[in-house]
Amino acid sequence: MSKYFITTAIDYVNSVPHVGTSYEKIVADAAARWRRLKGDEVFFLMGNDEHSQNVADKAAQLKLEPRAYCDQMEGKFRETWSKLAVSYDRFIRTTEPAHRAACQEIFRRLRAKGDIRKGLYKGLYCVGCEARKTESELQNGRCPNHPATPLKEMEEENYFFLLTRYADRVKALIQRGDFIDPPFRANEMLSVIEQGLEDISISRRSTTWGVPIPDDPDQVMYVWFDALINYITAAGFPDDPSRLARLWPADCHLIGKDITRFHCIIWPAMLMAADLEPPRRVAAHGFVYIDGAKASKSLEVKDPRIEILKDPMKLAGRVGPDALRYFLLREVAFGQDGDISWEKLVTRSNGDLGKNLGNLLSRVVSMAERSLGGVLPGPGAPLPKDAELRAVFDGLADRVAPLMDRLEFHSALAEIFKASSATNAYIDATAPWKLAKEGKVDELAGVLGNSAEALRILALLLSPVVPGFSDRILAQLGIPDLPRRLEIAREWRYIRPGTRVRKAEVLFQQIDVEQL
RNA sequence: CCCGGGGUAGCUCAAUGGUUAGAGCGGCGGUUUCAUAAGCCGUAGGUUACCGGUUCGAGUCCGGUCUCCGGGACCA
Repeated sequence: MSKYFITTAIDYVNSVPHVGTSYEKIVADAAARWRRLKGDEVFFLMGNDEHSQNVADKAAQLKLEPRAYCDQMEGKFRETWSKLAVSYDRFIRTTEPAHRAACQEIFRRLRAKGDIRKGLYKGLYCVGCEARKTESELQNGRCPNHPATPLKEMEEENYFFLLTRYADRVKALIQRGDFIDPPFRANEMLSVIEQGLEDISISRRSTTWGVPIPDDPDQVMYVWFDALINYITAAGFPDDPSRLARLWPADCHLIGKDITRFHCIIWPAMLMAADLEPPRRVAAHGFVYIDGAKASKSLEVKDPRIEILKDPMKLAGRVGPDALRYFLLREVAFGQDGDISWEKLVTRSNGDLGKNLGNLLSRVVSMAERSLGGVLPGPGAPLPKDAELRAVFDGLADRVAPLMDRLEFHSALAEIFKASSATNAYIDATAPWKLAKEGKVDELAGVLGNSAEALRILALLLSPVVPGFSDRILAQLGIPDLPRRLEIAREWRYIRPGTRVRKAEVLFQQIDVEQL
């Protein structure tokens, strides 16, 4: 049994989660559930990024103390993740005392090592991005990402982290080849390093909403410097060395492609400076677009149908969490940008979840109830077509595993649904309804038994992606307590003779396009 | 301007230099009645962006052109 520590980016709390944010958590959750299925000891971390001027401003707008505002937002985020069946083990908040302590300890270590100096920080600053902007990045004198927010002229004495000292070591880390996924992002990061890094400002005098700098009450930590540290806070740094030794380094930091630089260059350098190991891997996903427009906080929508697509709570309420999860993971290739629409959602869900998988379950359970009294009696008589079905399912788990390991859920799901189709084809070819009429009970038992085995394996392999559906399939097959373990997806005759199936509500109620 | 990745069926994408360029969805046709107006089978659809080259053989390799998308630099 091996350890698997996976993290997602912590989220700014200045707005509620949108579908793009949800995508990231769903990918991470599917990965976490997959590793649990394999038997790994999983630690799945996510949480909220509560500092930054942004948050303080937003709270002030609402006439709330920042802390009270953050408490409120925590509830909203957790509610969303719970609705989407995101099975995190720990939800961290950067305002937690333990996190402040970790940040300050890192700061002290770096300062003791001589990796921190004071310097003058000046330039145009976009509060929306919490980043300095160069003239060339501007459009009409405004930040392109936050055109409504005026830029601030800034000049203050800050603490700087001597990032440049670690350029060579970080470069070597990236060149190792398996540090960044997808690999083409590694080239981008290398070119950033090649073109010369700068030491970075890691404190702010202009705000008080942040982690205080040790021995300097006038400054707080720059929000990004603080945010990255959450990963080791949650792993027990600095007060629980044995826990830290067990969990660190993280096996996978799952992030959006826009923050690769922070995670692939700055963060490893910070860790190196603190004499900690860098993470094993950083995986950068693409963006989710809705009908071609980026799903961001600021996306303005008028069409109420688009409004639902953008809001994961509404969308999960409308189609259910499993369909939403399936759709995003099936439709978006990991690392690439994806584009979603109602048309695609309806086609995917109705086709795969309803007509293919759901209907398969329905026909198998119905026939077993009608013709076998609801009882699967055991092996039954073999038929020539059995071999074809077995050929599809033998090795299915092993074909899917490397794809799941690499977060390539879209390919893994395609492979799994091919097997579902093959099971439908097997049933057509053996025509169990005819066997029933002809009184060939042994053959009938064989066909339905094999189909149930197939469904059992499908349910197991799909469980990381659609945990709710998986449970419901197994319940209808009469094996709700089946151990959720990958090994038994490699076994064929697993369902005990005498198992009683139970028809229930359809797995996925197809979406009526007329009623959208 | 530099670096990187693309351009293949109506759509989304596959194809270690090697038979006739494949799959899903959509279209069309057939078929089944166990099942969620479900399933299954078959079929049409291609100048692989363009031009040239290497090769017995190029979607794949080389040169050039057009175009799209990332990343970065500069003009600040």
